[in-house]
Amino acid sequence: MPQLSTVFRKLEEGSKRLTPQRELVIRIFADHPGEHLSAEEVHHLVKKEFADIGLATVYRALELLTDLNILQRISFNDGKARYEFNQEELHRHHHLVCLRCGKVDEFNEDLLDPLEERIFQQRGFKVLDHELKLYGICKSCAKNARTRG
Amino acid sequence: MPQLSTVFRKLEEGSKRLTPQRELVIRIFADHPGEHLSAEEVHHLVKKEFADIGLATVYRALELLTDLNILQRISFNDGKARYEFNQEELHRHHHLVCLRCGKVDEFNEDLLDPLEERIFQQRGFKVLDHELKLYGICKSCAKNARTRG
DNA sequence: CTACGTGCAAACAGTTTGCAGTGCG
DNA sequence: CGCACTGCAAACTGTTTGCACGTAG
Repeated sequence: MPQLSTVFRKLEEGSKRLTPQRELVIRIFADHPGEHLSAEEVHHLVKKEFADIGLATVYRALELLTDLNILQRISFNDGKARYEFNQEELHRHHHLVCLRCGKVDEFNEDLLDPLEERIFQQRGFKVLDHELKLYGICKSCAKNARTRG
Repeated sequence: MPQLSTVFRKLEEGSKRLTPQRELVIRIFADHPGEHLSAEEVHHLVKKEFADIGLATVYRALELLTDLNILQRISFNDGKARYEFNQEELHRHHHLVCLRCGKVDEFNEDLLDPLEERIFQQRGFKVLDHELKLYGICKSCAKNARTRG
């Protein structure tokens, strides 16, 4: 979760402004740690405090913040993009997606480093980023299935 | 890559028919091993042999074949879904996506098994499937950058 | 004859873009 | 003043659906 001053510097470097709309979008993510918000969800949340913000503005803010590496765009294959703060420790930050209830949890793991090193040695492919998603059934869904069945 | 007889059995179980269109869609994947085709690409390829097949039919065939676990739907965050044969050894089958030229390569690795076991022990989350994507720069793009720069 | 399958066109959802107006730097 | 930024509506892309017709079982 970036400092506002960092955000401000990054914006200035590209002579971009920290408008109220953009600041609000950032605050929404600060207020919803660990969530993976879609553009529509962000729009909905921002609207509570800034009634007439346009959806396009939200999209443009999300794009800008993603370009500045303040946000990270991810997809869980449900047809819409989602966003979260671009954690520096992204390389150790993965997702557990429950196929039944849709809940997305996170976990940290550094076991990919040796693999990426080996891939570079063997194929010359330099890994810059990665994405590991584990799909399955979460604890509470498994319990419910047992109880009900 | 499934036997046609397997496909036929799976279709019969759901009283679905192996129409020429569906058979062609399957053949397209057989003829393009290792590729990750979008619906539009499949449509384009099928059209060469069956001129007036509709795009909707392709979508419906892809959905059906995915439901039957003959195909697997994947996404590389480029806004469109892609498909490939659902390899049984999927659990060892991951993707290297070049951020410069977009080429998608594959690699196999079984190092996730112990991790998944640990996640089940620690959190009760039962992993059924997973998706590992490594984003970076492929060998030839890295070489071109060096040559040109 | 019924249920499945098809092509076509229209509908849809998420996202992007063109444009006229606003206001910071 | 100039350029970044905005809201709105229209455009666009990938995908799904409704419908009338065809055909396999």
